Amino acid sequence: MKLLDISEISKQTGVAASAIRHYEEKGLITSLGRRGLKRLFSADVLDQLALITLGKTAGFALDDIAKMFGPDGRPALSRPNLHLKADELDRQIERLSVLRDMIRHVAECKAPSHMECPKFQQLIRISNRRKRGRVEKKRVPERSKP
Amino acid sequence: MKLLDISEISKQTGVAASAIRHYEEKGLITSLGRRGLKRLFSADVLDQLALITLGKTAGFALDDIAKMFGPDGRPALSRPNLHLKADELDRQIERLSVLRDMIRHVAECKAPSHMECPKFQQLIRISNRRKRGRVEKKRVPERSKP
DNA sequence: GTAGCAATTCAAGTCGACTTGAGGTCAAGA
DNA sequence: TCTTGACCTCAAGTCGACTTGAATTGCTAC
Repeated sequence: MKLLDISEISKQTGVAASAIRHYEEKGLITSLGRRGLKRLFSADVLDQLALITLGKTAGFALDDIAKMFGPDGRPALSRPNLHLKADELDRQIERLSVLRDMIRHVAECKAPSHMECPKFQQLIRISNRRKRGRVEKKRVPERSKP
Repeated sequence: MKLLDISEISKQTGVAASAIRHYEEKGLITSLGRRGLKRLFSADVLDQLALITLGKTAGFALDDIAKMFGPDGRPALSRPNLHLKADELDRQIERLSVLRDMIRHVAECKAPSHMECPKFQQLIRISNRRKRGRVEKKRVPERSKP
């Protein structure tokens, strides 16, 4: 298997070398060894980095990402907790859709101030309704395995 | 018009008083005056704070939010730039959808490591394709008005 | 062997969005 | 009038995710 050094990984993914080191330190990825001081990575980390980047843009913390798709390939979160994360994303997607509609509306609206615009107010009410309607699901505690 | 003090605003919106002061300092909201030292706000800021909170969960910086829905009610961004923001949100929504599908899949997948799972790899390819396909639209420079 | 150069370590710095803490002020109620 | 408590200001601290800088290290090429 061909091994890649950090500059190669960085070039192909667009992730800074310092960030890659940082991810290894936090346990999100692993290097397969060294040539001298230099880390060597398998090509798999290219996908892993894509996943990390994706998770980050979704607003997840690095620790969360590590738990969802650890470098070992087995998630450290239970199935119910993974579904909670997915549900969280569904709500986030809804919120973003409302916001996007608001921005599009602000771009076109003729009203002197968007706060006075009835349609805008309606969108705000929608977002408030969603917020209130949101079920505050608790994290299911992980059971330590025997 | 009934004026509200900071604790009332905080109670109704769930936003900490220190954060509300911070937003005023950054120009996202304005208080209508003081009674003694204490700020007085119009009820409008309740909606404005809802909007700020929404923008934040979408990953926008406070400065961006201020430009999109300033306290004066007129966006400081041009129509094209607002549409760019909306497009940005559309892409973000797509990314989140892919990630959500990945997480749901990881929760159910029987494969020993998700990186080995063909379906998972396919999802990664989808997200990479979207990333590459993404048009890097530049911010349209604002023209200073005469 | 030695110069060059990329990669390394480790500590410290940065950035945004607040929070915290110390000390101050003032409208309102007893 | 005096006390109380909420709110104030201002500086400093925190947190996550890196970045930066200085001082090594060790392949590779000459």
